[in-house]
Amino acid sequence: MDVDTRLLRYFLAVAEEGSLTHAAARLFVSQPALTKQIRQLENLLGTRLFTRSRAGMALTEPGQALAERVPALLADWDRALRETRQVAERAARVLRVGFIASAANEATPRIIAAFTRRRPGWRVDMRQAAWSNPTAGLADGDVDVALLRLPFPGQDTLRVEVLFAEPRWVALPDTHPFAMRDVIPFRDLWDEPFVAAPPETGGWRDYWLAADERDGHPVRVGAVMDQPDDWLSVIANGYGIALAPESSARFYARPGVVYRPVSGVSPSQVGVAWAPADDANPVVRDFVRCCLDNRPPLHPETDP
Amino acid sequence: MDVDTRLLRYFLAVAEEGSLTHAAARLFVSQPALTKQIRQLENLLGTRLFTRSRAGMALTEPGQALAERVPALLADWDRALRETRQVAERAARVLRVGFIASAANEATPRIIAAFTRRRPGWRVDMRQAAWSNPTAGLADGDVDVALLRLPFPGQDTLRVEVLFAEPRWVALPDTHPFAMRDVIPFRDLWDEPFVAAPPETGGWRDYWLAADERDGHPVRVGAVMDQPDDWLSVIANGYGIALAPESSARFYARPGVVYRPVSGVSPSQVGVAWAPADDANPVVRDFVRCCLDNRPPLHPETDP
DNA sequence: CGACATCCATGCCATCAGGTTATAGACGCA
DNA sequence: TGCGTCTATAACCTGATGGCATGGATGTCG
Repeated sequence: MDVDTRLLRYFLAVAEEGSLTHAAARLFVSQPALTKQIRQLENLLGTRLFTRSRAGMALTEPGQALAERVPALLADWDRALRETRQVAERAARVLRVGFIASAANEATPRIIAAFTRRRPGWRVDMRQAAWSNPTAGLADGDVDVALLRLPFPGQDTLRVEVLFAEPRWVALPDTHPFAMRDVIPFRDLWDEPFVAAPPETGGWRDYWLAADERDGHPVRVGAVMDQPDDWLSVIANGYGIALAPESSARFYARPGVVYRPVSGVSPSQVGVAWAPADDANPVVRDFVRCCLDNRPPLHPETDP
Repeated sequence: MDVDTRLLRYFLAVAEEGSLTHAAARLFVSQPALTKQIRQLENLLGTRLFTRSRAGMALTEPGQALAERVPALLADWDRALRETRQVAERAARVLRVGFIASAANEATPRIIAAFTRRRPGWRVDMRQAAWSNPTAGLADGDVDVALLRLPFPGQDTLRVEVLFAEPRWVALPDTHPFAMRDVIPFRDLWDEPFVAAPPETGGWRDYWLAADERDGHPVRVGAVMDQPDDWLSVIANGYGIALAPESSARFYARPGVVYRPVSGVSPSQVGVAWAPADDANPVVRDFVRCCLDNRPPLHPETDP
């Protein structure tokens, strides 16, 4: 009796949404396609999984039994898939490095060069992650090491070496009244609308809103963005401002957006992270060593 | 990343056989079809799973990693499937009853009638199993209860109530010299070729060859058969003889085959079996009770 | 040395399953 | 009665799957 994981995903979506129409939208397929697929799964099992009604689709008893088991099945397949890929990359001598934004800034090329010098025959596969994924795939096993901004959610389940720190500045539209000022006290920004990371990023989002440094003053969120490009556009268009590492001024320069120093917020740390399972992995250790050996010169303000 | 369990089965077959050609034969598909499927799985994972050579297909390192994980995935899916079906049958008020050969002989219809009287609205789904499956699907969860011949392999992991016993006779071609005799001492049959159950049935096969009652005398196997029809044909055609319950003379009569009593072999017991997980299942308990209440009259020879 | 056997790979074709759009049918609600 | 919101159905298109025939590589045996 053969089934496609697609079919299981479809089933689960309908079970969760309680509606073919909504599930179809979520899965980016048409509603008739879903109708057929669900019916097919039912034929395969020889039983009704849903009771149809004008109000939507409700799980039957056997449907419920299946819905309880399917998530584990899908998760297991996903894990097998990732582990296989991991073995493949290792066998192909590829180190997968995830990173966020500008990684280790200007130090990044030096780190990679040092690594390829130390491990001839190995290739570094750099993978940029969206901000909604603060571990850049490390937590999911998609990469072997990651260059990350601290703190990030789940930090205590991973190994981290801090590389350097840099001050947090603020990104403003160039039309903003503060755009001319030299250094802006963070308190002056409390009532400004901010561009935030998606809510599911939790502590990460709070950190870049500097929620801890507002004395309980509530945050105004002007927009939620996931990609640097969108982020820059939204700031340039005046929907909000945002804290950003000083280096963004170099890596994410754009007409209409200016970066200004901010006083009264802690600096942002950059670290290299890896999974505890790789503690003894010599290739990962080498990469971490290269990171530590090639950290940028200390920043005068944050590391006196 | 979606996969079909078919693809995983194909992969596993090639991994186990070490050859596309052999795996294709085992899977009843053409070799080019398998070639394409394996290549597709490799594309999906983005890595080579086998090294091809004239000698066959050998797993690569990532292939090995996948091959280790796939059996558990397939087993889990199978279990989810069976459990869902089980819930479905229960919800539909169907009791799945597996049986071997003639089940409880003439008592069978009485048992079913008693059960439907006790559980109005319930239906009994009788499923005959091949001899290669001595638990009639009970061990695999395909049925809820089973009417079985004792002893059977795995008997101690299931609950069993013995219903009755009947003597074992011998089935012979009517051209056989012994076909005229009244009672045949088993010792006289030691050197006859026997028709046996498939080897994988282990103790079950031995029991019907009466291996324990030959004083170590070796068994001559004349043929291996899985289905009553084939079994009868093979006996009629003189390829061998076989022990069989006395009731076979009534349930499996066929021109060219005669049944004769045998002395010196223990009788065959018939029992009703269920899974320990169903100890508290009222429907299963009812069925077992109906079996016990409707056992056939005692047999004069085996139960004096 | 050449014919053969045994692998896997490729090309071509028929079939089928999955997807899409358009539309029908059921039913509550204003 | 007409509208909005569900699911089901019909007609059609595309791509994947499997089968057959065949090619190419490489040992093996007479």
